[in-house]
Order: sequence, then C-alpha cells, then structure tokens
Amino acid sequence: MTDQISLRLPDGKQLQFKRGVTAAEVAASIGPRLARDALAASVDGRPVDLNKPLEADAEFEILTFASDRGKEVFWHSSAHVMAQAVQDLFPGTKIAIGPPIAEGFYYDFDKAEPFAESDLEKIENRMKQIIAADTEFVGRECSLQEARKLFSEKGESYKLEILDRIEAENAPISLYGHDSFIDLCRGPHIPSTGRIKAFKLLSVAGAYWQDAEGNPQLQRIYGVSYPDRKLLKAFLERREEAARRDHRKLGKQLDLFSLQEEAGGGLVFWHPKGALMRNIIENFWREEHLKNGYDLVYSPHIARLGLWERSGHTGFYADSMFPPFEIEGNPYQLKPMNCPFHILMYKSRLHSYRELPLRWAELGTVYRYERSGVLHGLMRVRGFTQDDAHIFCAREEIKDEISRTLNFSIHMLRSFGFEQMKIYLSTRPEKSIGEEADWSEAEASLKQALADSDTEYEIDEGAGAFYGPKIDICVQDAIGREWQCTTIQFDFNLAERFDLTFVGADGNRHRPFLVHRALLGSLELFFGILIEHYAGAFPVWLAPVQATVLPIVDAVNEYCRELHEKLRAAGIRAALDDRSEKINLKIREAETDKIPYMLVVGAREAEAGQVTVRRHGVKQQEVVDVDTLIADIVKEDHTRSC
RNA sequence: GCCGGCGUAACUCAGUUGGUAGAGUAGCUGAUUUGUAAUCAGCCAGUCGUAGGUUCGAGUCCUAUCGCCGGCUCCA
Repeated sequence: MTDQISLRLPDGKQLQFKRGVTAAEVAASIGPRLARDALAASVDGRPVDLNKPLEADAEFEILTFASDRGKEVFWHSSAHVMAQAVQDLFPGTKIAIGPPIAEGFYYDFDKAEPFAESDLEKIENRMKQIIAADTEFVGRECSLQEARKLFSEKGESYKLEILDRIEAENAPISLYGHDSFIDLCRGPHIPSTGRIKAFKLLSVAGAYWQDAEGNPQLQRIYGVSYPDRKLLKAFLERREEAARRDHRKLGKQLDLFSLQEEAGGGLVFWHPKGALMRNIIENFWREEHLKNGYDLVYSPHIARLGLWERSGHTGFYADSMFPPFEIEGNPYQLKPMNCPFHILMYKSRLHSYRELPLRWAELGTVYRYERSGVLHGLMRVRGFTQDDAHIFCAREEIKDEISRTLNFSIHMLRSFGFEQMKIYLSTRPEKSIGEEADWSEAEASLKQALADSDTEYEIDEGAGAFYGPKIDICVQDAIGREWQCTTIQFDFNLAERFDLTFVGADGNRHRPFLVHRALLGSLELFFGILIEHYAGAFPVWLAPVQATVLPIVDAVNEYCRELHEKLRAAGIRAALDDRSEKINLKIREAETDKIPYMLVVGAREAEAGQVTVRRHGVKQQEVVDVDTLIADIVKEDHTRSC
C-alpha cells in the first residue's frame, strides 16, 4: 500500500498527494484564491468538510459559492448560525430542521410566542456577533446512544424523532458544533462562521413539522447569506426589481385588470385595456391554431355530475372542484377541465383512421376551488381560461404529433418574446394507471420527439400525471425567473373510461391515443407572466395603446385629430391627448403609461406634415413624415417584433 | 385551510399615551397655450373592512368575521 493517493479534478487533471492530505491542503496547493474561496469539498460526489483527511484515490472537487453544492453548504451553515442566535435570545426554543433552499435557507423553530418582525433584527444582531467571533464548525460522528442522551437533555424532541428515523435507516450519526451550538447534522459545513460576510433574514412563516398538516405548526425563519456583500446587494436589488414588475401593481397602474372583493377571490375582471390585449393574444392564438391543423370548438361551462364521475374527476380531484349543485333534481358540476366535453364530441359519431389525428382546440374557461390562502393575483385564481386542445391520434402517429406540438409551442412562446426555455420530461409516477407497454411507448415517443427537435431537456423521474407521461416547458423571463407555460400530456385514462374508438384500415375498432396540451397554459397566468416579463412596457403588437398623439398647443389640435384618425384608419391603436396641458405633463403621463410611441406635434410639425417621434424609455427624438411613421408602426405590429 | 403581518378618501399613505380624521395623487371647476417626465387656484372626497363588546368617549383596546400581503400545504 503506497502512501500516495491520486485525485482527479473536474477538469480531468490528476494530482498526486500524500495519503491523509486534507481537502483544504489540496485547495491551497492548487492556488491561493481557491483556498480562500473553498467552502467544502466533494469526494467521489460526496460533499465533505475541508479538514477531512483524504485516504484514497478519488474524483475530487473543491466546492465554492460558485457551485450549487457549495451554496448549499454555505446556506446550511448560515442556518446553524441563525439557530444558535435564536436559541441564545429565546432560551427554550426547540429546533426542527434547517436546510438550504433555492436561494438561501430557513430553520424551523418551536416556540410558544410567535416571532415578531422586530425579532428578526435582534436575531440578525446576535448572528453578527457569532459571525464576528469567527468560530470553527466542528463535526464528529457519534453513537446513537450519545446523540439520544445529548438531545434528550436539551429537550430537543424533534431531533430525537430524526434520530429514530436515522436509526431505522441504520445511517451514521454525526454532530456539528460551532461556538456554543451543537446540532444533529450530516454536514459538511464551511470552515468557520466568519466566512458568512453578508446575510439578511427575510421573513417568518408557519410550517408544519415534516410538512404534514396534522403535525404541530412551527415557525420558519427564512434568510439569505453570501460570502460577499456585493452578492447580497445584488440579491436585494433583484427582489426590488421583481417587486417593481409585480403584475398586481402594474395591472392596477396600467388599468389592465382587477380582482374584486365583492365578487370573490381569484376571479379576474379584465378591464378594457387588458381585455384588448387578451383579444390580441386570443386572435393570434386562433390564427396560429388554424394554420397548424387544429379545429376550434366550444363547450359548455357546466355538465351533469355523472360526466365527471365517469371521467374520474370526482374521484381524483373532488377537493379542488367547486361543489355540485342541483338543477331539477339532477346534480350538475361547474367544469374544472375541458377534456370530457371534447371527448363527448368525439363520441358523438364513429371516427375513421382517415380522419386522425383530430386536433380540437378551445379557449376553455374552467373553475377550480383553490384555498383562499393560495390565491395570488393572476397567477393563482379560481376561474381561468386554458388554451386547451385535445389530440386524438393513432398509435403510429404519436411521435409526429408530439414533435408538431413541441415545435408549435416553442413557436408560440417565442412569438411573445420568450427566447430562453427549459423543457422537462416527466415519467411514470408510482401511483398511476395504464398498461406498461403504453407508458413506455408514450415515454419513448416523447423522448424521440425531443431528440428530433434537437432540444435539451431534463427528465423529472416519476413526476408524470397518474394518467400519463408529460412534457412541460418553462419560459425564462427578463430577470431570469422560470414560469411553467406549456404542458403536453398523454392520457391513458379517459380513452379507456369513455371507451373511445376509431375504425382502422383493418375494419376493426382501435383505441386512439389522447393527448392534452396547453401551450400558454392559462390566459390569466400567461398575461401575468407577460406583464412581469415586460415590466408593463409591452411590444407594439401587444400594447393596448400603440401610439399617442401629443399636441403642444391647442392650435394644432385639428392637425392632431386628423393624424389620430389616420393612424386609426391604418389599424394602429392610437390615442390623442388634446387637453390644454403642457407637453411635459403629456410626455410624463405617456411614459408612465408605457405607450410605445409618443407623437409630439407643434406648429413646426403641423406645418410640414410631420411628427416628432419619441419612443418609450428613449429620450432621443426623431422627426419623420406621417406616412413613413405609419408604415413603420404597422410593420412593427405585423411582424410582432418583441 | 394553517402561521404571521396588514385593512384609514378612487389610489399611495400619515394619524403621538383612547378625546369623535389628515397629506399627496387622481376626479371636478376655472385660469393658463405651453417644445419633450408633474402650471396654478378652488371644489368634491372617508359610518377608519364588517359586526359585536369595553369605555363618559374607540381609527386607536378586546372578540368574531371578511379581504389583502409574506410563507406553509396544494396545483389534473
């Protein structure tokens, strides 16, 4: 046995070290900067502390804040610091769990009195002291008995429950401590508390122990932390930017939509400007669907309860459906989905393989009972319109249909200015129905379609619907947030339940494949995403008002009225601001209304048959002929430039 | 639904230890005729979310209820 070991770095480089070298020493040998940034290490994919001696050849990586795994270690350590601060300030508070999350960390506490916002500041101040002390994180393995003794003495009942679970899994037990704090923890941790250069506690929320509603409710404190002040500043600025783009705020400011207390939560009122935009979106959607081989259909909003029993909705989703109501002694149900209606239409007569695939699309408004606490602007509502369609096809047509749908969806999303997308393929979940052969064929055709369109995707194992596998497409908005829009789902359930058939070339009845798909998702959600993506400054083709004519003096009002008429005659959505106000005010209001084109007219322009054009957000102006201007705007509109 | 916070004029908000409401914006009226992000003046504006209660007296304290916000949970 040699006392040299060989470490393979992520870039493929092999380095030799003396057996027992620590990860920190390896980092130092690679470079001082890496040594300074190192938070933990990864050995054969397993995260470990920097002071861990390395005893064998391995795939080796230094984890810094630049990597997701490095962030996790950093945030998890921050959670420990916060937990100490809380227990120092509020003795008797029990700790539950404190993991890292997508951006930051939380820790769940059991404390009789609720935390107040002002407590967060106190906790932050105590954390600052703990960080300033810069004490080391020290981890060690221990026996089950020792851990039980330690946590029962401390009265940490949640930790004892976790120990029971660890015992059942027969996993090793380790403790991590820093300063006066010790926690049951798998590790690893950053070397010392002083590495946390900047942090902020964000909010307090209720959360159930182990996420189960029957369990005691704990108080969860959320925070973020960074190894650099600048990163915290950037994070806080990103939050502010998101707040500035909040569709609820912009929706009110731009008079696009409202939610009315008197009408009930989660029910959207589309004001004229929002409704105009919705019409533009819907018209575009219809045109594109007709171009892409779809037929448009309409279906009712209610149906007899029996239909929903047959479809399985009452069995699976009764909790999120509005309760049924009676009409002349028959129970009826407000629709939570469009599919059973399309299926009834399909069943209204016999179908031949020659007709397939049938693609039936509908902007179908559905109603679902969402618990009051989850409602959120346009993003989570109780009544919404899906851009739904159902495709009935033969087995051999599946792959092509999926490819078509995928490309169509990407085309639609790009048309609205979304360039960055992420695609997820969700496979069969444990609880599901249908033949194994159908599932694997469907999953294979989804994969094949993705491969054919040369798109990258991630597999979300076991995340499919119970009735079939699916592809979801998320768009990335202007500030990098992901929103799920498209879903393309196989359904092995409904075709069976409704005994759908078609007559094949062989004269026999066959079962069609059924695919549900929504491309934009729901018009409400999609509209909310658009508002936030564009921060309310919509491209010309979507803007409710595309241009506004701004006379400088009343003397040119007549010329401006004619100009206004001319713009409207050319199909441009134009406004005219002929109030006796100063041009400064008119510009200001047009800017805050985020109107793409401001057309300023004074005596000079009126004389020359021109206008001075100022674009939203751009101070620079340009004097152009009216006809040129109209041609430009019309072109921009028709090409749907974003 | 659960935890925490918040509900004052159409909107954004102020209102000190309980003494029966105030600002800016918007709206209306008038004056002003203006060259690229707020012209001036006047007027109108609220059973302080709702319902009870404590008190001589409640926007302020208590209870219930509705709604909103941040999370949790859920999302076919």
